[in-house]
Amino acid sequence: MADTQSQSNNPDELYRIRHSAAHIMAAAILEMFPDAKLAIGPPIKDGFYYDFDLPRPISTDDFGQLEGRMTQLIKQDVPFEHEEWPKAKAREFFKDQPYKLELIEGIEDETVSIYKSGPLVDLCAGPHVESSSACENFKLLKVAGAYWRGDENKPMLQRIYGTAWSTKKELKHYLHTLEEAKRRDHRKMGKQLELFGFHEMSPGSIFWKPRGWTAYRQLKNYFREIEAEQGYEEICNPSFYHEDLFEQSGHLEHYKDSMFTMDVHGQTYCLKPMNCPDTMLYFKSKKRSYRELPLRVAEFGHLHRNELPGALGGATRVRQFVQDDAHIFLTKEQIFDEIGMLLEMIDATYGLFGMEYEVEISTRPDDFMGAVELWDEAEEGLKEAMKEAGKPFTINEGDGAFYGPKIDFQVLDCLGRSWQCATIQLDFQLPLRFELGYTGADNEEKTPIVIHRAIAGSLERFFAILVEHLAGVFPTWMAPVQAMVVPITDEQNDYAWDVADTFKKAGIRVEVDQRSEKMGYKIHEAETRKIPYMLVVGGREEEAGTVALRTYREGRRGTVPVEEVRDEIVDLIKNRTLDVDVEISALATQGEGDTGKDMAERGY
RNA sequence: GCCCUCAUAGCUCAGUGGUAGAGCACUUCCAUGGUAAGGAAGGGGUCAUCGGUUCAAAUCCGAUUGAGGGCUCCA
Repeated sequence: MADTQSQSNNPDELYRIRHSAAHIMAAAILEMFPDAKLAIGPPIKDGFYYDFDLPRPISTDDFGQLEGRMTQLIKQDVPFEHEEWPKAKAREFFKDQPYKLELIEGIEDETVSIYKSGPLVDLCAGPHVESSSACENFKLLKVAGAYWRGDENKPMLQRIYGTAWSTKKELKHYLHTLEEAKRRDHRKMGKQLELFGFHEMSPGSIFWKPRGWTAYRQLKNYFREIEAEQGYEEICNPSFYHEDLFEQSGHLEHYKDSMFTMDVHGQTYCLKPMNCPDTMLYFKSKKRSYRELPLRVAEFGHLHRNELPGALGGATRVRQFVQDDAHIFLTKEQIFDEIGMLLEMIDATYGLFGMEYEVEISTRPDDFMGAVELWDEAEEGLKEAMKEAGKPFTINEGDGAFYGPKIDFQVLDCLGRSWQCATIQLDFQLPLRFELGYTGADNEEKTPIVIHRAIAGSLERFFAILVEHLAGVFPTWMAPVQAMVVPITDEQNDYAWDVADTFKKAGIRVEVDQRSEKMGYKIHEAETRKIPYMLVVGGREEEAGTVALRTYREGRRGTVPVEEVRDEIVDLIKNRTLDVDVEISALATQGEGDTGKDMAERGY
């Protein structure tokens, strides 16, 4: 997506440049390590990689030499020449290249496609640039391990990632965006702003500090509020269940490895990895009528998933988290309206933070369960609701879960990275597994459909995405401290507390910095903490019952009566105004999701 | 779980065989200063943990734990 937004070229050209840059890197690697075994080297989103089997581990310290050799090849402007070889010839040529041999065996045609570029002869479907000078705007980025063919039972190769662009300006911009992403990394901001931390006594779990927890609670309250407005009821179930619950839901058989289990008096109990099964118990806790549908049940349950140690990372991949989860029990006739409501909620939520999003609908897979007519009707309901909402969407045919079709939402942050957050999944199976029923108008027992939905997904992860999107600058309604009163000298401390009192009574989170420091020092610290409102009070302000207002966003705003500032902040909170500057970058960086797997399949 | 890298004060980091340093933060004192850091003094580290090599280890080697970048996974 980034590619199409760059000014001067089309995606196809960038694809060629990156694919060719990968080849040039392979040529340079062969110069450095003549015994290197080459695997594959495809272009990916924003760059390229090549997988190698090398005699020793390579590190970023080797990049200088490697980039130097690449630059030499590029300066020589070697042409990329395409040839078609009979398989036999290719087998002979690549006899010392086991990975290439394996690839050749996988090709069905009688001939294989070969590209020559300077010293490198590579098995490759192409396409490439005319000659190597087109790849001059490149940079190597990182090394990583990667399994051959992505299979954990196959050998671990060394992957070198790089980026390449058609102009120096684009390369520079991209590298700058990477820097920016690093600068606003939620782990860094979380530490700097004292929002949250981690501790090795509980790897993969977030330790919320007062400031972060305050902001987090505002976010959670927002979800509570919109859910209450839309007729949801909230429950709170245990975290800890006998394994039979997950036996019944079907989770145990597929996801046992990801669940924390323990022995309790000879019985096996598990920490719940999701809220669905226990919400089913709630539905079944009494006799239900069609009059209750759609029944919307929210639960902010604490979920635990036993992620592999190597898979943990910051707040985005944790072992313990909370989802803004809800389950809606309804009839198939109610799907259309319900989806419409959800789309509005999702739109409103992302709008709060100035985030864009893309939508994908996934339809019936081959191994589906349930009645075809039910699937067809449900999918139609989803599509109609999307059209009604006027939102463009793409369809992933056959990509739905076996239990029902789904809509996924990809949020785009201000650096152009995309994150899978909201999801709406229809489920025809869980109600059957739990033998859910309600009494219809005709006094017959019927089975409801369940919608699983989340808007933020994991609140922890969504919070982290927000921190990076906003660069740690929360809108006033979410800010841990919304206003800091700064008395100029100790003389004004009493007045400062009076001002703070006025704010507190209006529900504003306010603090007084009454340390005997110079006001410049206090302002500096308030700015560093990104506190939206700074209220300086000196002798003049005390006399007049005013404050000298300074905001994080606008700087000095002059003298304003206390009540006026109070009302302004109250307004921002009530409306949840986005009073921060969110600069949207045109260029994307590497977000999650698109690791180039699909491209790797296209052109080796 | 697998590959690579990393771990020194609360934070950011210097210190590559000879008994541990800086800046910020913290404490105390001076200064009461009008919009992004006033000055001085002081406290604080079994150099992640365990083991090995060595006369001597923060420094070299191994293991463990945790973190980072990827791979696999992500209901």
